[in-house]
Amino acid sequence: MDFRQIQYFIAIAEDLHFNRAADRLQITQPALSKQIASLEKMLGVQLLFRTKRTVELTHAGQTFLRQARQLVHQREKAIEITRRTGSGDIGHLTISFTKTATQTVLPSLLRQFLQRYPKVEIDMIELATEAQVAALNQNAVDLAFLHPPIDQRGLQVHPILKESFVAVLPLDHSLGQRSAVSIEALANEPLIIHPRKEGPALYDGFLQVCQASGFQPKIIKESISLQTRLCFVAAGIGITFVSDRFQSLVGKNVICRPLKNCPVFLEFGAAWRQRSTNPALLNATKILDKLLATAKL
Amino acid sequence: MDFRQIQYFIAIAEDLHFNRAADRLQITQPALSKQIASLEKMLGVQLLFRTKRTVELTHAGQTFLRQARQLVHQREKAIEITRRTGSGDIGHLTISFTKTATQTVLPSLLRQFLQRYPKVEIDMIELATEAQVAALNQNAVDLAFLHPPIDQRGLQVHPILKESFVAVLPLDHSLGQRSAVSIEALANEPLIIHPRKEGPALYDGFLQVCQASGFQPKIIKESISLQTRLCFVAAGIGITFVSDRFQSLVGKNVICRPLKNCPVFLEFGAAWRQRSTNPALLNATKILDKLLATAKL
DNA sequence: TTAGACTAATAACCTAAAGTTATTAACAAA
DNA sequence: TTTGTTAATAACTTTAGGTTATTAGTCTAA
Repeated sequence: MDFRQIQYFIAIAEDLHFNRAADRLQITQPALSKQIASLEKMLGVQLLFRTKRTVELTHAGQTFLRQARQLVHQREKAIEITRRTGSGDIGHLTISFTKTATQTVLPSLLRQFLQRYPKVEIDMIELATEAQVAALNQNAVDLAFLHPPIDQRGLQVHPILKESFVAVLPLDHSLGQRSAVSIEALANEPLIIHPRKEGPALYDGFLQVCQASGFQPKIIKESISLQTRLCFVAAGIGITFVSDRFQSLVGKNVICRPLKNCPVFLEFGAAWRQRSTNPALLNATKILDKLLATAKL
Repeated sequence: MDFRQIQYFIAIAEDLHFNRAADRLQITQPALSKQIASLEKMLGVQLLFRTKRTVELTHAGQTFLRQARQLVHQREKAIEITRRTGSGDIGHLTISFTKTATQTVLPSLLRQFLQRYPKVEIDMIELATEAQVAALNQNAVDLAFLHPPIDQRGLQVHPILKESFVAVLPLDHSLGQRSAVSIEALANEPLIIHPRKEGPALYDGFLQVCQASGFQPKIIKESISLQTRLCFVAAGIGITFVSDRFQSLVGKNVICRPLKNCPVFLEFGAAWRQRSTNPALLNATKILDKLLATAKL
């Protein structure tokens, strides 16, 4: 029993006339007769009661007609759903991000994506960079917003931002009198910094810069929270760092000074599996490209 | 997209290997490749992601797999339901009956039918004989229990019972002294009988018998209820008639006497459309035949 | 690095299923 | 009875599906 026989049967059940139904199906009457006969044989049930002049449905025929219509309807639905999944019109998209991502392109991306593809279900997961890379490779995440450098094997990475850092000093700190702070000047200063596990690349990069300048930095405190670090600075306990773009958020009871000779940057980018077959991802990256091309972040 | 392609796709989605899937389907690998390619072309969507060494499902492929399995399942259900309807295992049976039918074969028939075909839905309708004939012809009723003679065109009629009548007299009635009552003796008796519209054949038959004997019967009351008629008789108001089989139900305050020379009978039978295609009806009539053959009613 | 095994696609050919034409048998209406 | 209608059947043609043989990558192991 294939869809050909099903459609032929529906046609004849509607017309109750082999010649008319055959016409409508664009085949000849004997072809239709044969197909219906073989359908009945396969089912082992008479579907049509025929005389030489008339055709009517048997009870089994009426039952089969209902089933046949359902099958045709479900086939159409299957085609529709598959096509829409293929085009990314419907489906599922899992996005991971670090805290800082919420400050940049992610809100605009989400807004535009949801407007264009309202039927795609989106899951958002906040994860550290390393965990995001693992999730991408396990196919648990489609699109990640994270801090390179990362192990790029099998992944596509789009850089979004590259930020340098400024030093955040207590108001009365002597280094505040200069327009910029050199790395060497930090040699004996107590430092409050972002924990290593939340960004090893950045942490290790900074350590290297200090060692190149001939000293081991005096790290007295680690905290992931900018607010916490600023409190310590305001209390005169030490110096911290903040990326360019957050300079405006530090408040009035500390001061910022650019760092001289400090080639350490906070990179920010989007990443996804090169081999991903999620059409929704493709659509999301297209929107992301457009956003990055127009808006300068 | 026909079921062949659907089944091929399910096989390869399970194996993720063209050669193995082809083996399992008892076809060769190129045939499978071609069918899947044509399925993808028809859908306009890639279902499988292939390298020269591996095969995996795309998102659209996963979606289509779910739909494909549903379609296969629904096809099996359609075949099953149609076959069972064809065999009368499931379906619908509408039975009409007169009041008297409840006294005879109908209860046994119902019991046996429901035991054997518990999934067939049964509708019972109480109707007068004439209404039953009309309902049969309109295909509103499958099986009718009624009182012949009827217009048999297009119908199959099985006689079940043929009952003669006895006269029911007040205890002190003079006719009660004889062992049987002749028709002529009723010439001047007040009679209480079953209404014409509830059984015209019987009513008209009785009138004819009277006229043949040279008199017009004196009908003083008509009532469909045996109980009502018996009350009138017990009160000495007139004479009524009851069929053989109900003789035992008349009670002690009236007496019964056989009728001489009265060729009027209450027939009882089952009828159905000759051309009916309801398999449940066929099963019911088979059980009915068996009942009538064994139990003498 | 290279040889061999493995795998899916392709091309050319073959077979079986579906369709066509012509005809028949049964029935209904004129 | 004649004529028109209708579904089935038979003989055939076409087409879709299947087969064999081969190719082009890719991975594994020597």
